[in-house]
Amino acid sequence: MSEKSVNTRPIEPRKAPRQARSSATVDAILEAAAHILREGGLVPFTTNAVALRAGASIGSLYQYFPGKDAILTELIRRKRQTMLDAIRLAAHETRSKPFAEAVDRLIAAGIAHQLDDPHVSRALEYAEATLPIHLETHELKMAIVAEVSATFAAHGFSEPEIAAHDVVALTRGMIDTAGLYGETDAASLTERVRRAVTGYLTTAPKVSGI
Amino acid sequence: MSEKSVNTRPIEPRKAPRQARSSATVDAILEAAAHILREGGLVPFTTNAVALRAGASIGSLYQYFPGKDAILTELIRRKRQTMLDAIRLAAHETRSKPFAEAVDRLIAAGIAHQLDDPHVSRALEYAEATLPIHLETHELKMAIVAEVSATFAAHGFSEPEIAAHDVVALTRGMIDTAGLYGETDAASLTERVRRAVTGYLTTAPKVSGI
DNA sequence: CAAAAATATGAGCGATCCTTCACATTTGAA
DNA sequence: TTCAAATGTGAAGGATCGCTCATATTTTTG
Repeated sequence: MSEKSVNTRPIEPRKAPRQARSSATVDAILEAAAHILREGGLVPFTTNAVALRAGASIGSLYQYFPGKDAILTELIRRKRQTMLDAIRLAAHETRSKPFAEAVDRLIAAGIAHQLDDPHVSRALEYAEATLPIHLETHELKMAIVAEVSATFAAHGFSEPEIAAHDVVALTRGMIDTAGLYGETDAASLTERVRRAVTGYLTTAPKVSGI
Repeated sequence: MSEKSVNTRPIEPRKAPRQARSSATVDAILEAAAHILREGGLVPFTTNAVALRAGASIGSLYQYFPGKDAILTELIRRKRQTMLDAIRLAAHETRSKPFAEAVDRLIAAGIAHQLDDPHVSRALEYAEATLPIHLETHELKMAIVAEVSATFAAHGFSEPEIAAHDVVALTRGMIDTAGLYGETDAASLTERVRRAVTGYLTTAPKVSGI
């Protein structure tokens, strides 16, 4: 009667590579995993397929990852780290710049990490929901909103948290859609996202909470 | 070397129910499918699980659906139809109403079909990408954009197609995010989406294409 | 009521997947 | 050079899943 339980396996890496060749194996596994997600999504994403594509044996794969979910988790964590780094860099580098420039830099950071490899991003985002890393997901979102919110606050906008929450959401929606439809013109996309963001911000807020 | 091929099975319904009890079986199967997607997503979504939950035998399931993809396809088609109907109704009923009211009605239509059952929507949206129904997907998107675009044009906005494209994308982004984070206050969400939409529209367009 | 059509059943086959483990090979330290 | 640690290998067990089919039951037709 009870729903089938998923993800009973651990998702933390099993052991860290100590030699150069094992580091190469781990890298090859992660690259192969991304390749398979890019080409076929989560359906053909199997441990055997990943190992085959990586040129490693299935046994080697299991020495470093306790299961397929652990591979997905590692991909998600790496992607998150680079995206958060880029957003923080953009925010800090535009602290004392004009607001339009700060917004453009933040948008560009978001675009760079979503327009690049949209199919992998999409698969990872879906997988995220089935992985026991909701705390990390929430922390990432909070960190991003915090940066955006700080930028808004620094430029005198009211209710920066709510605005940041909505702006991040609508920006993600526009960028995701663009990526899925094969848009590659980052300049045009930046322009349109900026319109939505500045348009949202220049309308007086009337809400009190989300 | 070639990527594993997926979805070689047909996705069209196998036979139409002719008696009341078989209609009930089909309905039970679709309801059970939605329930499983809602609770656990695509991972526990198996033909055996759907049949079990529906109180039908696996054999009965295969009399009406040639495979799991056919069930997903039917769920997607039904959901699309109701959403498109709602959007068309909203657009036509506000043809001669103030612009703010038209926008609110369109937003409300989108919210109603996305805030309701967000987990099922999310699973179906991901599954969509792996199903051979891209033509239908495109047609739906075009139909929605056409309605929104007509509304914009009727109120004198320039470049209504591009605006509709972007407005639909950002609206989806905001509604999806809200649904996933458990927001239930449709009024507050409508208010914020309206700000983003009107903000976007009141900024003069400078782009020439997408 | 009898025959035909529609519907329901579920055991089980074949395929695939995840994972382990006994063993082979390579690397680095002494 | 020697040996222990690190790494690599892939056959195969166990489990699950998609799906078929021979058979049983119910409904409709005439």
